[in-house]
Amino acid sequence: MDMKKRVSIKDVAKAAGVSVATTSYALNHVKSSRISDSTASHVREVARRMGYVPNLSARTMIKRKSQLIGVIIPQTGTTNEMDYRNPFYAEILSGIERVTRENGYHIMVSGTGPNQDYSNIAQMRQLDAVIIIGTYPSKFLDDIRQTGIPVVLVDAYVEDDAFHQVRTNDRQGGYLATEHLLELGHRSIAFVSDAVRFPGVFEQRYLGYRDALKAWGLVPEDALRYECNVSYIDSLRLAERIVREGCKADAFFVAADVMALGLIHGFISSGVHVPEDYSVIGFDDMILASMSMPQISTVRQDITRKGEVAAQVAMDAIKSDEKQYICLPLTVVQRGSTGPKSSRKETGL
Amino acid sequence: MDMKKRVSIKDVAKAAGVSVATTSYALNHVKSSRISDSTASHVREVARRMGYVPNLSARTMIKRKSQLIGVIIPQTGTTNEMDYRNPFYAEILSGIERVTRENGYHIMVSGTGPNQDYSNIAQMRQLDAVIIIGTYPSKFLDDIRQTGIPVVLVDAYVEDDAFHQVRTNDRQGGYLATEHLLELGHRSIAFVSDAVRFPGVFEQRYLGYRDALKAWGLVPEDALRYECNVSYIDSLRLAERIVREGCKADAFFVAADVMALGLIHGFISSGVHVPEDYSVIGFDDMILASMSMPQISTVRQDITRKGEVAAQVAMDAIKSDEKQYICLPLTVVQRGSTGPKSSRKETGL
DNA sequence: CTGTTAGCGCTTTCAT
DNA sequence: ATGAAAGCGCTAACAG
Repeated sequence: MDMKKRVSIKDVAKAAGVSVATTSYALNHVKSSRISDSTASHVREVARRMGYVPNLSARTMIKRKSQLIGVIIPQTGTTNEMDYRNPFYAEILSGIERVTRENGYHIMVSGTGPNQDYSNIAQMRQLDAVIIIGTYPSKFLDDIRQTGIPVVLVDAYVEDDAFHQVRTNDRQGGYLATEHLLELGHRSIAFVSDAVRFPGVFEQRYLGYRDALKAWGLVPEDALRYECNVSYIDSLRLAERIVREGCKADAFFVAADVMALGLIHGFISSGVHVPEDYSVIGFDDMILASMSMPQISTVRQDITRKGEVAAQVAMDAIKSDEKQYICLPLTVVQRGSTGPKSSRKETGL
Repeated sequence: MDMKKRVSIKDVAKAAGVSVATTSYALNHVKSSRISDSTASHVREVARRMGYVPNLSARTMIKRKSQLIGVIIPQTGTTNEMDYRNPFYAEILSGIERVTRENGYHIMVSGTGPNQDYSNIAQMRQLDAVIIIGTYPSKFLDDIRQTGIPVVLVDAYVEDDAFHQVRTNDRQGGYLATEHLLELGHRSIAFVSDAVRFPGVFEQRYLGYRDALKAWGLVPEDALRYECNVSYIDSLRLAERIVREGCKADAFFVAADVMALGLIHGFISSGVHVPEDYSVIGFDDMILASMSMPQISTVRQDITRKGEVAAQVAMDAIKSDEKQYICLPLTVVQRGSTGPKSSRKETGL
């Protein structure tokens, strides 16, 4: 609570008996303008003793670089919160934070609805780069592009070489998941996802699903396509409905792990066995996929890694204009929720 | 990519034909120095047309206020990441972000090991307040206290009225959980948690557990106390061991939902029924508590709310020195993992 | 009601 | 090898 004014570079200079310029050089280890080693270390020692802490705002003003990276996480329109809670975001944030920190940056995270104009914020704060997670309306992206600040899009499906992009090959993921089911002998495979309205990961996963079906000479049927909110409970209800109303599918490709979990529980509580009666494969390999019984077979993406890569791309983008477009690998991990097609259903369960 | 220099307040002033002071006043709606409404709106119009965006660094320098709140999230020493991924943090962040944003602030989030000195960062960035989640060594807290920046501690158990604090009454929560089990007729109740080494939520929950036992005339037994990492898989292994080696308990109070989930699955896969053979109650009411079968009875804390409150306290702290110490309510929510003591075990399962 | 001016703390030519 | 000085963009006295 002492009103001790913070020590500035001027104070250090005076105490060290040199000019502020020299002090600045010494403190920043500027070697081009070679100060004598003795003065340099003397100045640094004095600064240390005085508890000098540089003022980043001042530096930012001159250098026009804030060492701050903006991170945008989607929000639901309703609560202004919910999406934020998705463990997916915590995980990707984790990766972003570590890599940026190790590079001397900090992250400013905002949950932003598509309507707000983030571009202002980005400019006011002189953000060095912005990492945007998820899909946004083009107006939103246009605004921020105008700022000239490097932007890294994560999991977006937009055609615009003004942006760097990091994502996974969701279409291939959809293919792999479906293929896994096919190889287990299933031929009637349902697809479950959010209402696929606009370009995004779900659409891609659906396309991959169709690709696989066609590659195996099968025809995608609309009757085998289910839509449902990305929510545990809604998926559970869906499963109950499916059991109640009957379904010719013998396997389900569910485009998100949370939904897969709900579906599985819905089946089980309706007396249907997984994977004996229905095989279910999810997508993402969220932590919860291995915390259920049975554990969920899924298409694994390394989410933390995605964050790390996005951060690295941002770091690069600050130094170079060259746009990067990175696609991360995806692999099927087989666990307990998928199994070979059994004859059980045929024989009249 | 046009090298159009950003328009500054000086540019606006010139274009509007007034001084920078007037411009500043107009733009900031300063009413004390009453400018004519006509000039004011004229200036604002010009600024808008020119696409003027204020520079926060400049403002920060003068006002010594950055409109930035630091948020510190714990990290494991090993990966420098893991704790960050805990859904708990995503949820609390969600709350913090929303209310800070609504108050015109932004958050800078860092995952910080106890050894790093965050106080420097806080000073360099002129953070207006810092929200610290979890328990940290006192050296860490001392450093940051020195800065004079308002600090809000969340879920910390430290005696220091230099800090604002937000937490739940974990001891009472421990009491409630145990009481719930007692009321169901259980008398031999085990306590499972992390190794309780130092002051923190787990210790408090344990104390609450003892309180309840004593209140019911029972004696806490060391044999009924289990320690285990806060991890799904480790808890699952623990359950298997418990079943293998036998255990006289008929109910378990587990100090975290993730562990409760692991324990339950471990029991089930060992052929032991929950809640018929063992009742299990968790703590936190994480989303996963209602996404399991059976759903987990637990002690609910509203985590998002905790974040919101912490943020509000931070907002207040910026304006007033008066320290706040807030304790959020806790309630037992009974779900499927706890039930009345059955005679099943007695009769020799 | 509006303009002049002195910085905030720091970096960076340009001299010396 | 070091110093003087000119700002970066903005706010806040202080004058008028």
